[in-house]
Amino acid sequence: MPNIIELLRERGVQPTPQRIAVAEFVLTTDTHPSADEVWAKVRDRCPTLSRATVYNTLHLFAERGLLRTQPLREGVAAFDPHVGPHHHFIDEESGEILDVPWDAIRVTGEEALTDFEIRDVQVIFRGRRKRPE
Amino acid sequence: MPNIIELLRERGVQPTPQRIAVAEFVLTTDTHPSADEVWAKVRDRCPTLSRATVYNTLHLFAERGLLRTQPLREGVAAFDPHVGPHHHFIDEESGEILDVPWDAIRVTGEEALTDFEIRDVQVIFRGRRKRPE
DNA sequence: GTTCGTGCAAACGGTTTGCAACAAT
DNA sequence: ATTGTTGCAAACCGTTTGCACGAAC
Repeated sequence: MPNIIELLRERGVQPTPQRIAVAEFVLTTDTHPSADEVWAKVRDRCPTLSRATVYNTLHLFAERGLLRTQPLREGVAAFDPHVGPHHHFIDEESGEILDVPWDAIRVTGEEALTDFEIRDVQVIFRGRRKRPE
Repeated sequence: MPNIIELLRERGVQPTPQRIAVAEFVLTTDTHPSADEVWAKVRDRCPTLSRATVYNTLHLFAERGLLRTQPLREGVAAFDPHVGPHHHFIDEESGEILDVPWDAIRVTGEEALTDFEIRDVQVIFRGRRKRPE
């Protein structure tokens, strides 16, 4: 476990007590906490910590490459009439979601996930859609 | 394009005017609309339609297999200290998000997506985690 | 004194819930 | 009469914003 304070400094983040407390939890956890879970956990040790500071800190960390924010939780839904299995491409500029045909992509190695009973597999590509020039 | 009313009946959904209007849009679109986008679109033809009815209808359609709700939009974030590329398994019972090592899975066929400049690939598995018995 | 970080409260956007009116059976 | 559907409003939850206080340089 590297020194958290050093780690923050390396990324140009001033190591305030609040940020250290957040970092100690969020950068070492195996879970994928929500902002509120981070707040709840860290408040034990830093009771004055506000939600705003948690959000500020998490966004700062993400910006500096210390963590990634993943839209993996339910909350804001996209409704898709295409019921069969298929994949998705998300245009990071426009936010557009496009279907990628199931047959175009092959995913191998699932057998290794012996602890899991897999009911759905989906590949999510992110990037830019090439515009016709 | 099959008859929408028949389609609803087949799935045991009473074809009310509101549901038909929602279905005509959401079951035939190529986009992946949010609930609000559905509401905005369908209100043109059915101005008394309320948001609640849209949500009710979309959930009902999802329950009956007419569409799928995909958590692909930003909104509720999970923060992940694992910055490098990797995949995820989501336990549908507990909601737990687990890391799947990058090297365990191989995705092939991306070359076919010539229209896209892919910056990130991620496989999302959903299912049940096998509990030790 | 200027910049940066924090905390509070309010606002915001998407979603859910409770309830009364209505339609269908 | 019972059930199912709708519409409105309020509540709710996660997130964002505005602002004032305080700390650090």
